[in-house]
Amino acid sequence: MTRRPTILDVAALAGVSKSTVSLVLQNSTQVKAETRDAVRAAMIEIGYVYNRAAAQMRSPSAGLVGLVINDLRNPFFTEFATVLQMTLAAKGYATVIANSDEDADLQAKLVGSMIEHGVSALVVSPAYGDGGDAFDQIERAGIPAMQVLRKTDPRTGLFPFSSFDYAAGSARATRHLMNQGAQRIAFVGGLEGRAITEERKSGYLAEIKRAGAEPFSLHGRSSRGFGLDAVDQLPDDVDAAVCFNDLVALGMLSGFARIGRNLGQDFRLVGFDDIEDCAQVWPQLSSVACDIDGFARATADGLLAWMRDGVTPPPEHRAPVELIARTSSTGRMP
Amino acid sequence: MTRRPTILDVAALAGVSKSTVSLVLQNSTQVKAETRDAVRAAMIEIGYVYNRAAAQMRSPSAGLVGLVINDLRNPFFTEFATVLQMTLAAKGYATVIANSDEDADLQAKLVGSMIEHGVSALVVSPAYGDGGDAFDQIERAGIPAMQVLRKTDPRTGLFPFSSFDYAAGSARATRHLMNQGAQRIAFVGGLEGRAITEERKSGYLAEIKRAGAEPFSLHGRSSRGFGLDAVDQLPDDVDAAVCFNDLVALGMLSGFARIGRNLGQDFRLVGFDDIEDCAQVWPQLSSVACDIDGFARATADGLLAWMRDGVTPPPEHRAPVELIARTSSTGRMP
DNA sequence: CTGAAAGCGCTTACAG
DNA sequence: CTGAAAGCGCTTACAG
Repeated sequence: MTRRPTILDVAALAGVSKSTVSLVLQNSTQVKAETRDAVRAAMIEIGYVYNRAAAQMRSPSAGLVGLVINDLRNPFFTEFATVLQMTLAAKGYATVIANSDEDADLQAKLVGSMIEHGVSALVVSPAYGDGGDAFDQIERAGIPAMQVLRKTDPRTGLFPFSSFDYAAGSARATRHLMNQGAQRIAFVGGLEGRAITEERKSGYLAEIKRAGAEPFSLHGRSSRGFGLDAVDQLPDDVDAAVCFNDLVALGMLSGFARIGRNLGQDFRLVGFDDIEDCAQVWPQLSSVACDIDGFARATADGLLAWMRDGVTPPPEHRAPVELIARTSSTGRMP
Repeated sequence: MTRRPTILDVAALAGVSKSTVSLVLQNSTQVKAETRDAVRAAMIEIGYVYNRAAAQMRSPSAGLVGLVINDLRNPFFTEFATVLQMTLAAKGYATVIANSDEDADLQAKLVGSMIEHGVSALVVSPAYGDGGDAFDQIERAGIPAMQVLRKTDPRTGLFPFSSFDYAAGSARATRHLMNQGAQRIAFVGGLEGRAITEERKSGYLAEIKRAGAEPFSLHGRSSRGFGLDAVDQLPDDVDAAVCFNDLVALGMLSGFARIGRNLGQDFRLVGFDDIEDCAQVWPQLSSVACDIDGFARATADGLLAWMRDGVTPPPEHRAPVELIARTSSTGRMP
């Protein structure tokens, strides 16, 4: 096991100074093509590997972005993470992804570690709980950072918040169900008291109130399992539901299959997020679509503008959402 | 924007030399508790942030592991990635996760970037295609690296391969369907010619042959959409199927719901991977379970032993799999 | 238990 | 277009 070659070794072999090698490394235009090719050949011959740690020490602009996600197993967040990473990669930035697994303490550790590694910016979909620590660390380090999809720190001037217009989405879904002739509409899923639950429910509540009807909510975990059980717990007169998310709605769909109730006719259902499964189950599931790919790209662009041009994103941004009506709410086969 | 404080500033404030500060940073036992506390207090007062790049330059043991995944959107791989990251984190190693998105060129770039960042080891679930580049780079850098779940480089001495015993799984599923009275069993899904498809099919083929029966395969993308369509393309006498994976099986499940065919009675179905959805759809889906959490933990342990103690993992390892029989193949309600 | 000194591999002005 | 020199913030022997 010999020592790794450095630019000094490359310089010696190519017969130039180490400054020239460094310039070649940075694709500087001020090196003669001939010299550059000689240096490149020497690098290959000698098996040179660029030492980024050494470079980083000199110029702190690392081209590294940290992404901390509260639940990377959730397909919605996975999609966001992958598209963000790919968009940043196209602009020459590397992204390190980490999963806080809904643990605010772990989140603080991950953020700390990323700061030590010299990230030039952070994107955090935060875990709930006493996670002020993470944002305090970021503040101390003075690094641009955004809160996405969830807001846990009120300092949106410092940590701009970006998400979807969930309230408009559930209002739209509720009106749609009314138009389809639903008599009594429930809201199903979402942990009570969570900001995101309240937000998604608020549009539903507003529309129900406007119609002079009585709201009915069934709260719980955002999982298929909860949706499956929820079917048995709805009052008999409820004939439609807006779900907190698609997982709950898909669970309800299985529940109705089990008891043989005809979805789209006997009961009308709308999910939330429009994940891929919605169009691939039977009957197809109506859902409020959030363009997560577009959102991830917009987030990346906003972050780049912030890092490179100092343009701070607005404190709060809401991306529009769209209702995708399918068989589960209309009864019409595709 | 002032300069970030360094250990020199901390040392000045605490009234010690920078060596002492460095020792405190490393939790050395040879610093008096009193001195250590004074240094810690100075670090907090001054807002000191550890500069990992500078440290890394001196001692190349970065405690960083790179993980490159061919498809991070696939829940199976996401689960693997998150558990691996959490297991390594518990042992003091940071993990950088990246998604190659089935692109061998991107994979090579990601691996190159990780090597430059000084990872001490790599775990790769490789993209298919001409990706020899990535492993050649790893070889040149002389870094421990494992191929998991897919093998694209034949040098398993250099890049040990670890996966599940898929062949045993499909054999087990096929025998199970026969025991349930299935007359003609098909294999559905998986792109033809892919190593992983052939492997999962091989157990099925062996059992079919042993029974003197005629195999029937329907190949295609590993998605719900393909499974949904596959239902219409099966010969009339086929009354059971082993699927390439659960996504295909879940698609078929929707397909049978659409045509009103009773799964578990009229047709018997077994999926592969036992993802969470299997127990949460209706009817519940039988599947070949791969303990991905255990696999991820074992991979982490093997890698740690390799990095720390120089114990190279065996060239090829196969983790056992297990058949989980549910309603879709037995007809029995849970 | 603590300090002074060298050096890790680069980049960056500054000369030429 | 290229070279000599300084320095980034740490760690690591080596003294004391």
